[in-house]
Order: sequence, then C-alpha cells, then structure tokens
Amino acid sequence: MRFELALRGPTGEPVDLWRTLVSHGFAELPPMRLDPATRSLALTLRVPGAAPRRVRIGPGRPGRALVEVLGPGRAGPRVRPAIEEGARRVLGLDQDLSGFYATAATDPDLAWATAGAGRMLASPTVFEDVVKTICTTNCSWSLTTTMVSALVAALGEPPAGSLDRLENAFPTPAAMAARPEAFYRTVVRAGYRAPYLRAVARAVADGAVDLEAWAAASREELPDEELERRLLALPGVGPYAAAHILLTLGRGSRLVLDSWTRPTYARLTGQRRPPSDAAIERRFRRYGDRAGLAFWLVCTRDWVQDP
DNA sequence: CGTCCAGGTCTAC
DNA sequence: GGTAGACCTGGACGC
Repeated sequence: MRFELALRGPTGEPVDLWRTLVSHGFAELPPMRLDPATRSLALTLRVPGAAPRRVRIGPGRPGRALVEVLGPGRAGPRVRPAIEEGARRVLGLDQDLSGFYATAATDPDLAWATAGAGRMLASPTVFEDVVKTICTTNCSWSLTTTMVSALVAALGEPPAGSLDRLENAFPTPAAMAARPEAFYRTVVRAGYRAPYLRAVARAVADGAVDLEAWAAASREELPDEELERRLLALPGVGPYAAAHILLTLGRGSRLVLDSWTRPTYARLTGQRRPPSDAAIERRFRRYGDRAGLAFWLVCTRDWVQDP
C-alpha cells in the first residue's frame, strides 16, 4: 500500500520533507533509519489490533511525500488510517508555522527557514521521544544509540515480515515497566538512568501521567509553561530534556541549551567570548513562543544545503 | 594506565 | 533560588 501526503501546513505553508527528517538526530535512532541516498526515512508504526508495519516516507510527486507500507501481506482497512495518522504526526504536518514564518521573514538569519523548515521530526509516540531524550543526557551519541538499540531489540514488537530486531516497534510503557532496574543497567547499559527509565515507563503504564494527551492538547488548553512544568516533573527530565521534548511536540518556546548548541551558536556568531545563555535568550525573544525553534534552526541550518 | 567529557539531572545544602 | 558533588558508560586522549 502506498499513498501521498501534501507537504503543506494548515495555512498552506510549504514543508521541506528532507529538512524535517533530519531536523534532529532521532532519525538515526532505531527503529527509525534514514536513507540519505533516497532522502527517505524508514520507521515502524503500530496498527491497533494488528501487527506493527514497517513504513517508508520519502519524496513523492512535487510538493508531496510518498508513504509506503513495506512488508508482506495486503494492508487491511485498519492499516491506512493508522499509517496516515502516524506519518502526519511524525512530520508535524498539522502544526501551523505561519506566525513563525512571518517573524522569520524579517530576520536575515532565518529568512531561509520560511521555505519549509521548522518541523521537528517526532516519534510515533510522546513516550518514545521522552525515553530517547533521557537516553541522550550526559553521554555520547554512541551510548545513546547503544541504549535505544537495546531497548528496541529486547522489548520492541516486530513489524510484519521483519526479522531485524532494530526494526521493532518501540517498546510500550507496559513492556518497559515490566522489566526490573537491573535490566536497564546490565542490558540497556543505561547506568544511573536505569531507575528514571523504569519510573517513567511505570508512571505512563499505570496511567499516572498521560503523555500522549499532552501531544493532543492545544496551546490554549495546555500552555507551554504548564507542559514544561509537567515534563520537568518526570524523573530524568531536566531543562535540556524538557526543551528538546517540547520542540518535538511542536512547542518551540524553550531554548535547547546544551553542550552542543552552546558552542555551535558561539561559533556561528563569531564573537570572541561565547554569548551567555541570557544573551542568547534575548536575541531570540522576538520569536516569542517560537524562540526555541528559531534558536534550533539557526544552530542546525547547515545540516541541509539551502535550496 | 588515568583523566576528561559527551545533546544533564538530582540531591543537599 | 542558586550552586557544588555525585552519578553510569564508553570513546578519546595524554602519559
């Protein structure tokens, strides 16, 4: 089964597919896999009442993304809506960036972004983004890959027709909550993060926190400040992690200030002294509740050649 | 071998 | 409310 999605936002804004796929590093973490040659992304989406399916999202006809369901067997009637909803969420197609683009167009450092940048690749679930983000804290990217790969391979659910455990659908909160802390230390290699991962999984599995409802809520129902407060209440989630998760939720108000963005931004500004966090906040304040998005785009501009 | 540090966070002052 | 110190892991690097 295959179908196309219009690469347009709610007000007709253009969406740059490739820049969305490589908007941050998670496209390289299992079960996602990036294929630069075809500028496409493979991922695994769950289908209610059926096995997960492996899916590829890549370029379609001009202005469209092609979504292909891989693997054997015909895709039944349950599949198409689940896949379409998942693909739209992963690409952030329902986010309205028109207000952000209006400001960006007046900023020489960000006018380029109005061509379709600004959507952060999201995981199929908020839970997956939270777990992966915790796995990026205070460690090398290679260790992040180790931890996420182990989770997916050991606890994930295989998609139809795949024997590659790194293609497993990301583990459910229940699957993760069922494992003891020792599993997270010895198998996942999560170290001191082990109790955090288990506690987050447990809270979600128990229904104590409803991460997916946070993604569905509008900014009016659930303002960024309140959402940030709730994220910070999760074990293992601090200012960096909360800002990153907010970005993946299309809530770009908070700046992701970490050991990568700080020196990157300092290099781009070319100042003798690296700018303070407060100075960075000031420079992006004009973007209001998209300040964090603007900062991230400035830092990652050269990840893709400008069109 | 030891030290440092990666897309930090938590606890205890 | 602000700030040390501790914290798993595993590469990179210096000795």
